[in-house]
Amino acid sequence: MELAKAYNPKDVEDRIYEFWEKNGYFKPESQIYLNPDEKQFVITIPPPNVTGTLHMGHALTAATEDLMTRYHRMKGARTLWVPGTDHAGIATQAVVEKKLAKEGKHRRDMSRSDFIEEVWAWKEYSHGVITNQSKKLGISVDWNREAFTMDENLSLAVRTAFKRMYDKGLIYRDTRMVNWDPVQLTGVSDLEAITEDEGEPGHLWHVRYPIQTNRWEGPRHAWGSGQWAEGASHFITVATTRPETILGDSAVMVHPDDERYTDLIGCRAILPVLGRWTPIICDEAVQKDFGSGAVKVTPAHDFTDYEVGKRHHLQFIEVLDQHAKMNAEAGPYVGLDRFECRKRLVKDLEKEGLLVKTEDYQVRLARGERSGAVIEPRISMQWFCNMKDMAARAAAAARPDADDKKAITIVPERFEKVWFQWLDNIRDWNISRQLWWGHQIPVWYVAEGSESSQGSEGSNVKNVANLSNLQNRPSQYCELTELEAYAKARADWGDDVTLVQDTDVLDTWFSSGLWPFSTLGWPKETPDMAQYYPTTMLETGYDIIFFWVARMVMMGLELTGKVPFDTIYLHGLIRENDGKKMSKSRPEKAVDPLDMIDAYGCDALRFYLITAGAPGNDIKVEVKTVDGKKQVERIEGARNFANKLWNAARFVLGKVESSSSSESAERYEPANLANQWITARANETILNVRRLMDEYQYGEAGRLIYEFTWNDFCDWYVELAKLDFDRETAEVTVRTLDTILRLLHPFMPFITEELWQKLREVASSKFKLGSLDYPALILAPFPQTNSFSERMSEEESRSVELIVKTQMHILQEVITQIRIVRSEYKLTPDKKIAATISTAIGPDAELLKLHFEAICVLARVDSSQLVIGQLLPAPDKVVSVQMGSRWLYLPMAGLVDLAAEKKRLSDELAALEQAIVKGENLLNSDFGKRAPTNVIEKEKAKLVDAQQKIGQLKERLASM
RNA sequence: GGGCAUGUAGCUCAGUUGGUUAGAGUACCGCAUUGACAUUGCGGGGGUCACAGGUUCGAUCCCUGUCAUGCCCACCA
Repeated sequence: MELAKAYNPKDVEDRIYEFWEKNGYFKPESQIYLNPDEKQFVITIPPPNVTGTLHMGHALTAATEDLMTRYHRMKGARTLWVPGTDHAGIATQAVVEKKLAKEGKHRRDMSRSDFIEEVWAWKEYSHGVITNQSKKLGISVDWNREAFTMDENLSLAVRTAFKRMYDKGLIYRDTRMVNWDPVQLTGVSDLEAITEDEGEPGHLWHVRYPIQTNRWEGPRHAWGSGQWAEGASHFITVATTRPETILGDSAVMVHPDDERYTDLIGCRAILPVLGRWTPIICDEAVQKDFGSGAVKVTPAHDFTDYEVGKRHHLQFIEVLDQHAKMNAEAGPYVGLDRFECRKRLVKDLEKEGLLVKTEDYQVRLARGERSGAVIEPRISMQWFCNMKDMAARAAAAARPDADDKKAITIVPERFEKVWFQWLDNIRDWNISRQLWWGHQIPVWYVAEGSESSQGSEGSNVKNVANLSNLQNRPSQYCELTELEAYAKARADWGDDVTLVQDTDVLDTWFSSGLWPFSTLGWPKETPDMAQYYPTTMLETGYDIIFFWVARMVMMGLELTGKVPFDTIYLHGLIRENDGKKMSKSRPEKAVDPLDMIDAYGCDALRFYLITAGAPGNDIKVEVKTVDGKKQVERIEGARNFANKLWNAARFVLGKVESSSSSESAERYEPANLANQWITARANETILNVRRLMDEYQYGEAGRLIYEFTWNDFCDWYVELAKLDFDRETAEVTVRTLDTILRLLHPFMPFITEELWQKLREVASSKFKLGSLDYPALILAPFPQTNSFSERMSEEESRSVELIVKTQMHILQEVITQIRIVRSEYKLTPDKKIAATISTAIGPDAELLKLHFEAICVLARVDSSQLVIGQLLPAPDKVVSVQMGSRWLYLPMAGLVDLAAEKKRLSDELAALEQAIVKGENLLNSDFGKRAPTNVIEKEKAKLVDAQQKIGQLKERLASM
């Protein structure tokens, strides 16, 4: 069998992926090894947006979920991982509009259906890109069950969900203040209005409004004349960051307890520019100590003021249109953009002597998540979802019930707090968007005739069907299809009725909220729904816990009556060197996962991502740029690990292939120490890895496998095996490699599958290994501990393993100590040295004699000059190393400096004596009285050990 | 304003029920290149576990406070 000298992922990855996919190994129906004790494992992928390409966050998601999926599949759980993509309404529409703009086209010049057709075409293309990239990441999803949020069935799911919630009164339409994005011309939810904590540089303008008095009833000169406020004697000063909204003011308010203004309450302030009077009112919403303590109130353009306006029955005066331009109410500023208007208004205020001062101020601006445009609070008619009860149930699902069991477990646990905090303070969800791409709201209105128009975008349908309201007949119908809507409407209105569908679409997260069940066929009662719902695991980044996870739980409970999954595992975010979230807007620091795969291989990238941190913790990717190429040292380290494994396997396969033995032993029962030891260590590793994996400690599990593979298997075991590669050793080597490959498969699927296939080819005819009886590693069982000897119970096995590990430790220590001295004396490996090992008592001598050759080879000792025996006297001029009850004497080819050696030993002696003093003090302190017995015993044992060493050291020094 | 997380070796990070000598990778230093692998081997140096208190026989770990950093939520104009 020919294996390349170094592992080349490019020769392997695509071929192996195709092998898995062609054979249908990702499907639950293909699983051969099924363990009836394992609960089935079902997970749905967080559907990537069809807006572009995958980034490092997706790679982390893929690595984590594929790890989980492969692990459960190998454990014998019936396992399904459902893939899919999200139509991502607002994001996709923005991308396509941008693309059209480059071609000189604009959405508003197209019909809705033509535009949607463009988006579909683009979606097809983008979907292909994403699918290819997903395959590069190695995800073992069942592609036959792939879903898209706008597939026919998933759209039916959306309409069904909407109708059920509508009929129940959970979904309603209302006119209220929403976050308005004046660039994308749609309302967005609270979660999509992003506010930076530190705010943005801006100004706080202090403006004084004249107060109406008997002598001065209002301006006598035109605005801009510079004499507008002439004659006014009293003023009230307010502070604002948005002076243009002055035009929409309908009150000035102060705090009821603010004595400075008591006299002014009830007076009239005259609004700059328009000269309209507004009342001065009092309300608790005012912070006395901010600014002047008086606030302007703009009920139509500010959330707080909206509430104040309702409380005090103020006028709601809109001065901004949907593009955030000043409308006719703005008097002289009509038609101006809000920011232009602000500039001019400030100038004019100054001219009129009404600008008291201008302060620099960090303004906490809300910006649209996608457009980046400054959000303009605006009153509009939208669809809302009442979240209160749904949120209460979702919160309860994560709280322990009477039996102390939680319907949903959140990992890591700390995210429970955020979960409860958000759900317990939930507000209604604005679910309508004034977009074209998405699920159009399944509500039809009775039109005033077929010519009834829906108006242009951004406008709501409030003008339609007002007439019908008066006639005591339903004016709107929520149905699954237009046909059904017409059927209902005709019954009420007669055959001539014309219906017009609501033009809005639903927030993209509405359909995402149905994902775990809509992908399985809901609302239809499909076999998949019956078999795989509720699902098991929801894995995603913690940044979308509210957007997505909470809504899935709420909608799952509402619509299916069940929690959609029992575990939520949240991973961290990918960050740059400086801790900022990695994004394409800073390309010099951003890392493309495909570049990393190209440079290091998919397995290396994945192993890195899994072992880079702990659950829920962010991962900082340290990027270096060398010769224009981005490098990540830790991925390089993972690549080296893959290569190490590759070469270890190359060695094993070569040895096994050339070994003549073909008969497997009756029993598997290794007799030699190295074989016993590696078996013991494999068992230990298997136990720990299984435990850690079941506790979601994937990083720790990966590190254990790394350590076992490199340190134990490659550095010690294989080196020892080389000495005498007999039949038993061949079998143990094959078994151990098989174990490593199976343990590592969920972490590094490609290289392990490739090597395992080769191992099976070479070894399955020579050894009886049940684990090799599978067509592919992906379907093979995850390792179980082997009983150490088939005649022993597990328990006996473990205790023998302990002895074996102790023995091996002695051998390792002897070899290591010789190496250390060699290194101190700077001996080159070609220089073989003499060594005497003096053992005090017991079987030590036998053990070491048995491994005479190992010591000679691994520690570079001259076999004719290695002496092992009981209580041998020290030769002259040697370095002496004490190891427990053993002494190691190394003449070092006459290089030993006796004086230095004496000093070394006395230093050691001094250190030991110090340790004794410390230990005795410790035992004589309260520690000796209060610490648990086993801890005290340990300390005492240490003391005894040290005392013994001191005695020996003294003897040795005396003899020198 | 409320909340969460992080602070451990030059760098990136582990350290899950507190046990007295704190680990890994990488970088660094020394030695070694026909013998599975230089994407390597062998050896080495490097940390008052942010700081200050407290609980405890004992604290990187638990509690309180401080500082620094990152993030989330909330209508301070």
